[in-house]
Amino acid sequence: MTFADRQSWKDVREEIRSRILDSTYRPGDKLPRDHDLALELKCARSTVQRAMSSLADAGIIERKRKGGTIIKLDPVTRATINIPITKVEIEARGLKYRHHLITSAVTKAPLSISARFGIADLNSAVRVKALHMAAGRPYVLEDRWISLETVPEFRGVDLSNISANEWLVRNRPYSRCNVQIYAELIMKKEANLMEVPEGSAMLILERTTWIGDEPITHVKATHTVDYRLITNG
Amino acid sequence: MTFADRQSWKDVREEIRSRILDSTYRPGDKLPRDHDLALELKCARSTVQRAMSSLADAGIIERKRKGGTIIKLDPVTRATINIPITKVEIEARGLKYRHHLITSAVTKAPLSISARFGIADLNSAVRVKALHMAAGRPYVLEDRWISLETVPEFRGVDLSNISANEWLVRNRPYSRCNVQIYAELIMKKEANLMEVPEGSAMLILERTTWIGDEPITHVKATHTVDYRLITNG
DNA sequence: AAGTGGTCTAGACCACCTC
DNA sequence: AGGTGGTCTAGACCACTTG
Repeated sequence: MTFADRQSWKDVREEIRSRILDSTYRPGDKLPRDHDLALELKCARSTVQRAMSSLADAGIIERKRKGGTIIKLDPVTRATINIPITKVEIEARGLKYRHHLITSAVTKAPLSISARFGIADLNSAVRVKALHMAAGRPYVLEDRWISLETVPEFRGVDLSNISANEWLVRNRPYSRCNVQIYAELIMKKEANLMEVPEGSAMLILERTTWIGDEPITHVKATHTVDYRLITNG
Repeated sequence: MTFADRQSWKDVREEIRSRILDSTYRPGDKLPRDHDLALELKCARSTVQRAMSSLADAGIIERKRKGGTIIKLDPVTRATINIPITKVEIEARGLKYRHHLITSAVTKAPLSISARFGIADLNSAVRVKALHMAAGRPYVLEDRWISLETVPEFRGVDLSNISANEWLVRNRPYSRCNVQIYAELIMKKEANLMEVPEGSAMLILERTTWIGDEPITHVKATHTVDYRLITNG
């Protein structure tokens, strides 16, 4: 096989990957050092390094200083999910977005919510329940807690004009985010709001965000019955 | 603020991120060119470039040649999920893993499966139904199709010793993967296998993999009732 | 046409880990 | 102690996009 004078690191990655795919290198095998691969493929070592670190990120190989690079025996499938702002998601599908505020109240957060934030007590928070509608039909039901200790100015926000999510995203960037995904049977009250039969299986996404170690918001989002999260990887 | 002689690209990324967090740069703003930031932070332009491309990957900024770098108005939350081999996942939790083959048959794939692979017809495939047990209890129920046209040697695999997933992962690396996540009510037959009440809400992960454009396998994995996918990002 | 990001090269030094 | 990957620098050229 021959190579152009100038190699892109993606070419190098695909070359290494194809050697894994055609079993030139097998799970458990040790790969040549970056330096030698660079000589063979006629490129700079940093180009090989970039290709290798991309494969390591993907969970296909494992690299150790001095130990070298080996093909993982138990590769992990990594998939990235994109969670857009609900309004943007709906409008990107060409549907009309509407936001309906159900309740909004200042209160102390229960232990379960404080625990999610990893703190002992959250004494001052806003709890917002809201419904996001797509083309007049319920799309996402959200149950959200916003820390007034971290975001005191949220007290004055008029949620009839802008959703809590949108306001937060535009005004309070977060530095850390945790997502949990699970399935849950819907109860009668929520079923009525979502206009689905009681006992339907719903996909739930819970997101918690912090700035540094300070809690910003925790939201439980209940999605329409036929909602699918789709990823590429 | 002062900086060390030698900056790591992560330091640079955190510096830029902190300027976003403290509103030095606001959503919609244009950031300085890489060259100027490099001068200001006393590092090479490639270091700034690396920091910037990391932020762009995270969905926080948007970069365009000639157009420059701007802070996104609608940042996307990106979370990465790790999907390990079920056996590895169970054993990592300190539980005993067992694999139970339910059925295995050579057949033609239905249109719905062929469509998932993006091909017209898959005439020769193996359909495997199997149960993965953790500490003697059902953990994942899988319904899998393996293309014999792409992986003919799968015909001879003894699935009483090794799960289809494990065999594939160790023998047939894929080059492309698609994941779909949704919630579904469980039917009577599957409920009996999973030892849960009929009509429970189950989290479903569907994975499809290809090598190049050739289909390898499609699997629908039904997880235990209380299963949660947890991500970091 | 010109300005911006994207990436390669060559060399250097460092950090971590086996050996 | 030495070998390996990790990453920075400085410079160059390229590719894309806008003015």
